[in-house]
Amino acid sequence: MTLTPIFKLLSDETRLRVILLLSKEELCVCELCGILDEPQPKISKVLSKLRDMDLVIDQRKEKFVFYSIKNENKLLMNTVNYILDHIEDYPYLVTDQSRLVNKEHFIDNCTLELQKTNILIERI
Amino acid sequence: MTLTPIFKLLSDETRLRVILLLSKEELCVCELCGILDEPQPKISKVLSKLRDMDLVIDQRKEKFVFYSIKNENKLLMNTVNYILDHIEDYPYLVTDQSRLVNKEHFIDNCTLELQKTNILIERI
DNA sequence: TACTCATATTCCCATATGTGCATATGATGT
DNA sequence: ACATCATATGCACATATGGGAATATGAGTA
Repeated sequence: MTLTPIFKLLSDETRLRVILLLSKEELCVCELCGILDEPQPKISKVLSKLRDMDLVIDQRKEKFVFYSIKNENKLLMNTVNYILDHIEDYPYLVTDQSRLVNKEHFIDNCTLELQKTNILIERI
Repeated sequence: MTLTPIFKLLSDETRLRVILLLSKEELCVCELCGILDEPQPKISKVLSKLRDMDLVIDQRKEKFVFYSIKNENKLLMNTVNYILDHIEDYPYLVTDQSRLVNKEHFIDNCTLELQKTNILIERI
């Protein structure tokens, strides 16, 4: 249980944002893509790294795979809690949290994105 | 006052060790080199990065330049305190702290190292 | 003014890292 | 069995990063 890998993890903004969202509630990949407005492979890679480090649980529910934080790493939890306690200092994180409320809005968003690009491709 | 640069800073083991030592007391470059058993340019680079980020104060006293932590960054201080509170979980950090007691022992250590190599060079 | 010595800096290299794009996978539902 | 769709993975590339060795700097001191 070493320190530096956890800090390296937190040093990437996308990973940090994902961790903070998952610390609030479990979310599936497309919800995360929608809330963070990031491409799906990027989010999947972040999640697989978290899974490799045994920091999240993945659980399929019908069509979707939901991820949640494993509250086992004390350092990570201490840090997450610190940030949440001071979240007003970090506007972009506040935005993420507010988008969390509309998460259903983003289900299938990735798919919609894909459909859009497919339509564009067909037109060429 | 962003988060990720602080985490990136802490994600390097040498930097983390330096920060933890400086959080206990002010130290000069050769003391840090001696305690951590690391080459002087490496420590100087760590310190200049910390200075660039405005996280330390440097103060010359006669021959030596002493560095100390600026207790201004809340995130950094929270993290340092967490680690110090759980330091028994990290044996190599405990070792560093114990070597802190013999810090005088390491003054001029860098110089001694240089002298050794100079002697070797002269022999050639 | 020179010399010494603690510290800072430069250059170079190997490696690690994040990302976009394309594609693979594999469970679900028809 | 097949098609669909959410998710995962592979590849290629540009960039960032840490480290070693040599050297520069510059304050203290003789």
